[in-house]
Amino acid sequence: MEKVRTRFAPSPTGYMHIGNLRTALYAYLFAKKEHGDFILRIEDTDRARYVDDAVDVIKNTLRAAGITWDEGPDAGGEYGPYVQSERMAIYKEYAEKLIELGGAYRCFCDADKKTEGDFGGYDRACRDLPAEEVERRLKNGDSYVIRQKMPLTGETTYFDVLHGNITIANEELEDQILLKSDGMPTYNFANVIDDHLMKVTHIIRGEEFITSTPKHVLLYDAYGWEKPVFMHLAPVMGKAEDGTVSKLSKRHGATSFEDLVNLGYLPPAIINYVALLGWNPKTTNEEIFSLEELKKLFSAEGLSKSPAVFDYNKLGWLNGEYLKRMTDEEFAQKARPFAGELTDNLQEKWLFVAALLKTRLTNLAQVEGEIAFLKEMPPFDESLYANKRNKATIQTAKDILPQVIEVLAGVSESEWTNENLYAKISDVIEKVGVKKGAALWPVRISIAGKTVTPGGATELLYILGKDESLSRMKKSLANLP
RNA sequence: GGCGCCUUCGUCAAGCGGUUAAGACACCGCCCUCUCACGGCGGGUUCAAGGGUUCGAAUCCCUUAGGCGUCACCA
Repeated sequence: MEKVRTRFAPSPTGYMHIGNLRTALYAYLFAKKEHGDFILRIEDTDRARYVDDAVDVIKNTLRAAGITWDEGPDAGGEYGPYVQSERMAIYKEYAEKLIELGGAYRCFCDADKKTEGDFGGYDRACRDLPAEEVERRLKNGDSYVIRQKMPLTGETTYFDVLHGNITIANEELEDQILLKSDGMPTYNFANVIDDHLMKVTHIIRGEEFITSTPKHVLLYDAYGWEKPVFMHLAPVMGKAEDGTVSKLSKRHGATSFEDLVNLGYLPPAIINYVALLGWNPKTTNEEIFSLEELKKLFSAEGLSKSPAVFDYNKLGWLNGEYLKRMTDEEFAQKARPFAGELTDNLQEKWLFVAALLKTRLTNLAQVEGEIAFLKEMPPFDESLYANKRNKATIQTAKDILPQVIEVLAGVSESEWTNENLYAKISDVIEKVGVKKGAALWPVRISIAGKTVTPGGATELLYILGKDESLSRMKKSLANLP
């Protein structure tokens, strides 16, 4: 069997949309599952839309995601160049050849007036221009485009792995432009020439190309080339605040790989989630997969035909799972850049703090907010002292806090550890004869100023250190009515 | 508008003529617990509608509706 070769052919528009990333991932996984080649090709034939550095964004994103290309920019390969703007001579040659084969013709119509007629589409005015006329205008230096000569009757059918046979009546197809007047090919021409020349066996791309594929098929046929296998993927959708669903775009928030990374989602988690958005392994209920595992598991059978809505909730859950599986050290290191400026104390105990944070996050961007109260005591309402379950009230706080303060004041700096603090406060609890929570609740409130914190009272005391802890407790106590 | 594609819980989804219609996220309860989280246990909610075919339909066929895509010298 011939070697499987797939390609990812983005146009450099400036950022890597999640939907594009998924297409790249699937094409990559499909090739790797079959031990084939994955090619990166840059489709930059629209010079009006060209964006500087966009190619770097694509390459960097792919690399960060772990998707490597066997051929393409930076990787070389025997079918290059892999940037379409560098292949103009090739397109020109094949376009001329197609004219000879009777599958295309030169059109001298003005760019702006050709789309007339209520039915839309080009009126084929130049389709049967006499040879002498063509000759004359060429000599005259008139600018022209090359159009595909579509069959006027009949229908074209092709097979799509996901959708089965797809048939379109030829009369629906207009004589589309293959080569623009600036000599650049259009997508519909270049992708056929390149895919054939680069020996691409499976074309995996978005569903938006489903209706233009018959035009490509006609091209393959005109040249007498073997057709690749087509797989058109359903789009990734986004849910707007008003509940409406539409193709994922900027208005749905962070939708590029880069955005998500900046929000503290880990690349392996993003890849994992994106892989599951429109694909299901079927043979297992497991949902956490590394890229390596995906390479073994991937199969076109698991691809979904219907659109999938991007769900931040589930991404967050998956990311949280990845976070939890890290060692404390690894997590501490990854979380650090998201922590903002740290106090010396926090800096010193960062590993301890990070361990507390690890199971409580769905993305790293939450780190800063989670630890803000440790940097600075937030103002709070004394009603927070009241907690039914722990039988804590403002009054019990007033009774217990002074005793805890007194005991803790006697703990030396070197004994200021989570375990010791817990033991000391337990003594007070025993002496006073209250429930643990009745004492620990007010302590935690008095030094944190909030009811929900990463870590319990003694852990927070430890992190804050003796001076800061005592100072916060005293101040909070003084604020009590 | 023409043409094309799609339609199972709120979301991701399994299912390929006979199932109590999996599982996951989210949500709700309980347990654990120095708060929350983690972990454990349990719960509710789904086959777009209408016609067929069949002993039997989420699964096959048709119609309708809705969503999406495409009709560029954009990809």
